[in-house]
Formats: sequence, C-alpha cells, structure tokens
Amino acid sequence: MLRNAGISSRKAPQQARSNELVAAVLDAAVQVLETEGAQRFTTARVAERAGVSVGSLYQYFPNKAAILFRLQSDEWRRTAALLHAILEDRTTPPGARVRALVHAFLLSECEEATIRIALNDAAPFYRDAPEAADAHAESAQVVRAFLQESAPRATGAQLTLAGDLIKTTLSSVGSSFSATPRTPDEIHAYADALADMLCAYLDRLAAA
Amino acid sequence: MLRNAGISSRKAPQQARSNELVAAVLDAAVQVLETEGAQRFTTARVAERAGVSVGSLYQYFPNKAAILFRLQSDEWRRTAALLHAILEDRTTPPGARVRALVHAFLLSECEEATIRIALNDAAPFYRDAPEAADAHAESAQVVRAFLQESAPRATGAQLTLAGDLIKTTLSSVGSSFSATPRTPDEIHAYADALADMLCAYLDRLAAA
DNA sequence: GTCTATAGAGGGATAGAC
DNA sequence: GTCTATCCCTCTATAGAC
Repeated sequence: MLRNAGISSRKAPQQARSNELVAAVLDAAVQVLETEGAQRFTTARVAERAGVSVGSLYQYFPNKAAILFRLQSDEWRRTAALLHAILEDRTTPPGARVRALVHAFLLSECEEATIRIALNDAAPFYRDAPEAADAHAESAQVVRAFLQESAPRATGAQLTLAGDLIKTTLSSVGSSFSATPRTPDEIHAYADALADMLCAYLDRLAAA
Repeated sequence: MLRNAGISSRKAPQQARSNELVAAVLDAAVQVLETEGAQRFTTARVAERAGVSVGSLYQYFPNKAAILFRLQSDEWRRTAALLHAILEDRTTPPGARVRALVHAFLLSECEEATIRIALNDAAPFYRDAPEAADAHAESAQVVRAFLQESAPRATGAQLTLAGDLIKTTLSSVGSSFSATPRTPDEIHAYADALADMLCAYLDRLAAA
C-alpha cells in the first residue's frame, strides 16, 4: 500500500460509465466483506466480483483503505439520517422518540450485522485517515439539540457530556448486541431494556 | 497458519525454563502490540522482542492466535476479578458499588488503552476459537446476583436481561470511550455520567 | 530444546500493452 | 480507459542442523 496516498476518491466520477464502475466496485466490496470477511478482503477479490480488473479499480480508488472508508461513510450517513428523522419529530414526546430510535437502530444494526462486523474488523485500515475525524459532528449536534429540548434546566457542559454518553451507548451497545445473531423477539426485548435505561437517565437529567 | 490447530497452549509448561520462555513471549507480545499495532503483530517480531527464536516460540504456542487469545484471557480474568471484588462488597450500598465499579473500570480501560485497542484489532484472529465462548459466564453470574440483591422484586427474565445490558454497556462504552486519549478529569466526569445512567436504570428496576 | 534458514502462499500496487 | 502480468514485499510455519 502506498504510504501517503490519502483515502479520498481519486476522481469525482461525473460520467455514467465511471459511476457504474464505482457502484459496481462498492457493491462487490460489500459482497466480499460479507462472504469472505475482512481478512480476505483484497483488491483482487473485489475487482473480480465487480467484473472489472484491478487496474480499473485503482483508477477510482487510490488504495484498499479508500474502498473501506467509503463503505463506512455511507453507513454513517444512513445512521445519521435515521437519528435526524426520529429525534427532531417534535410531535412525539421525547421518551417515545428515544424508544423509537432505539428500536429502529437495533433492528437496522442486526439486519446489517454481517457487513458491520466485517467493516469493524477492517477498521484498522481506514480508521487513522483524517477524513474519519469530522464525520460525527453533525449527529452530535442533533442529539444535543434534542437533549436541550428534553432537559432545559441542564447546563451546557452537562448536555454535552450526556449527549456524548447517549450517542456512545447507543452505538457501542448496538454493535456489541448485534455481534451475535438475534431473533426478532430478542431484539425487541433488548431494545425495550436499552430504551428503559436511556429514558431513566433522561428523566433524571430533566429532573435535576 | 495451520487450519485446525486449536488455540490452547501446546504444553502445560511445568519447569522453570519453560515458564520463563512463555512469560517472555507474552511480555514481548504485549510490547509488540503496543508499539507496532495489530497489523504488524507477527510471530517473528514477538520472538525477536522476547529474545528467543521463532522455533522456540512455536514449541509453546501452536500458532499466532494462541498468543493473542492468551493475552485476551488474562485481561478478561483481571476484569472479572475487579467486578467480583466490587460488586460483592455487601457493606456498601448498591448504587455506590456501581459508581465505584464504573470509575475503577474506566480508569483501568484508559490506562491500558493502547494494548486494548490493538488486542481488539486482532480479535478476528482469535475470536472464532471455541475456547472464547465460555469466558463470560462467571461474571454474568456475579452481575445477576448483584441485581437480585438490588432489585428483589424483578422477575428472573428481567434480571437476566438487565444484567446483560449493564454488562454490555459497561464493557462496550468503556472500550469506545478509551479509544481516544483522555485526561484524568475527563475520565472522572465521564465515569460519573455513566454511573448516573446505570444508577437511574437500577433505581427504576428496583421501583418497578 | 533451541537455533537458522527457508519453503510456500498471499496480497498491494504498478507498468506497459492495447 | 481498461486489461494482464508481475514486481516486491510480508508473513506463517516447519525442516533439519546443533
């Protein structure tokens, strides 16, 4: 692997042909991760599955890490959208929003468990990229705004800390829970318990 | 790597000479993980750092995974001991025990952050071993007993679920939190927030 | 028991033809 | 733009000398 080649896409593919190739590569990358695991995720396998040559692959991705980072970015975007959509619905009481979010989130984590585990195993390859740093600022802001609405009497520092904790809990417990296969009933029960915990904490924040 | 060679130690080293070698290898393994990271954790590097040859290393560990698994087992044992010592101290009220546990746990996670991150990155190598499965039963039992004492009116199923959730939350939030460097003040503040959350949940369980 | 040397396999990335 | 062929590197595990 090239030592200092960034992780961003080599080109911004504008033409249909390029887009198709990039899409095929990303699609193949997901399949390789799911069927072979992170250990066996190689540029050669991705290219083969995508029906293109390695050479072509390297025209659009500077290295292996860039492919993985792109997959992770896309997943972050989807999760952020979910968070955004549920938490900002002011027609629903805060506790119900949290409960809905936890259920939706755990469900989606379990549905995508295979790819998520593999992507997590591959994290060492893309984690250190500078582009990975500023990916979470937006959703942190959404959570903070939600907390401010739910617990208006808390101080700014408390809100930041609580928001960080809630976001970390949701994401890390979600990862851990979905690391083993689950039935729909298990998911439902676990989501209820996690929502209980977060709501109890929220109530305490609001009361303080 | 040999496909079907288990992960257990090749011999049960009884003699002083063997014990020294095994200890040197494990010590070197920690150093290699810390200084080089999981990517560059190789048997050759471990052997060199330990001052022995690869050949000797393979006399006592059947493969690379066995070394990593041994390191992880040792860490699990230490954590279980901490959990055990704090949660079973009946002279302290339950909430205070949880708070003490969270503080001690986060502190230890942050102190060992480098090795823990690297060991986590290496998890794909040893995770699938059958020996890894039954490593957590004992501490699950300790948590369950603690919950039964704290929330005597909860049903058995509720206790199991809550115990699982609490254990998962502590361990996964701890990992995630310690993944970035922290000051003592940050650790203290975060531990307090996490303890607040767990205690709020405990109180709700006890009240239900 | 311990060592050195190496077989054997695999992967990242590129050169150069077309 | 795309392909094939391949360079060069790293790593695990073992063989065989001592």
